[in-house]
Amino acid sequence: MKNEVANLKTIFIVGPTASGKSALAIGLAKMINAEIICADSQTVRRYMNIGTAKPTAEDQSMVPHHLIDVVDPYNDFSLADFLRLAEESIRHIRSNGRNVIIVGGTGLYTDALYFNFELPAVSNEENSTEKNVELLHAEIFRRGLELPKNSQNPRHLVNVIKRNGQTGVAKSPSPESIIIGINPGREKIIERINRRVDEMFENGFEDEVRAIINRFGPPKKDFDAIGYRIIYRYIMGEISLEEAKEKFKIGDRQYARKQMSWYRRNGDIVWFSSPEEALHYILKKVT
RNA sequence: GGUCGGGUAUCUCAGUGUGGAAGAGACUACGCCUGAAAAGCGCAGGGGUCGCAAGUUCAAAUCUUGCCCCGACCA
Repeated sequence: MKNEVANLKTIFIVGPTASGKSALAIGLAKMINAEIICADSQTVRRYMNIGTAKPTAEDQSMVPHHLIDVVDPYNDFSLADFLRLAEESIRHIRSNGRNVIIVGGTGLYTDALYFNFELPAVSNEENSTEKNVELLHAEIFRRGLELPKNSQNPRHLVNVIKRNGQTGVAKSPSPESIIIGINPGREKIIERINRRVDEMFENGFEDEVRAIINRFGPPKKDFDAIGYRIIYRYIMGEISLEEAKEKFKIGDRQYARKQMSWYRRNGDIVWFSSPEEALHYILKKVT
């Protein structure tokens, strides 16, 4: 038994949106006695199902999924929240003697788990200088802190102040971790995005968003999730339905590219263009 | 036939009032990212006979005239 626990693996599956990560994860989980943790900043939100391509009830009945439906649509949800909940889930799954599969498209979240981030304490002070880059620079100098690399990004500047210049510590990956990427290629991704967006609309995406607005009111700061942000503009009468679909597709394409540029930084990721090859590789590593 | 829109990059369009170096986004290729990350920030690329012709002018996408094409409406 002790040996078994020692042999437990944590398998990371990353890749751009619509690459087929989730299906691969479910198939794999059934074969290696694993549970799935979704490292995704939007599927954590309740009631946002269709537009986030959240694993369906059927998916979830086949394999337990964690970190899905943990907050209401407009609640704050941070990297720290994700880390705390994910680490809790990982401990729980492993204590049952099962393997962990971490699947998700939010690069920051998968990095945080893969590199075992430890985040510093943070102050809650509300900053009035919010968005003005110049003022934020001045405030950072006044406190004797250093500008972050991305010095024109107001959000990052605010965070430097909140963390008082501290950064979380990234450690080396745990030995039981395996990280693979799946990317069928730009053409295929675009094809799949287009099909998926059309299906979302056919499957009641608009009604889903209207229901959220009926229940929770209009979004406080606008939705973060691509499709929701766009269909909200349609609901407000700013754009046509056709425009909304098109913009959703464009947004997803751009998102997919951005994801790839994030993953490129991690040289540990072993890439595959098909789920079958990926599965083959993982099974060889795990057993 | 008449009236009103419109014709600018591969596409969607801004610019025309008040003439003065043709422009954004989509697209393609990249970079950054440690508490919003499907967020946010940055960089580069390719592309134009500004429907056609004449006129006015030092200078026309922009003003004038004629013509062609597309759309809507009216006959």
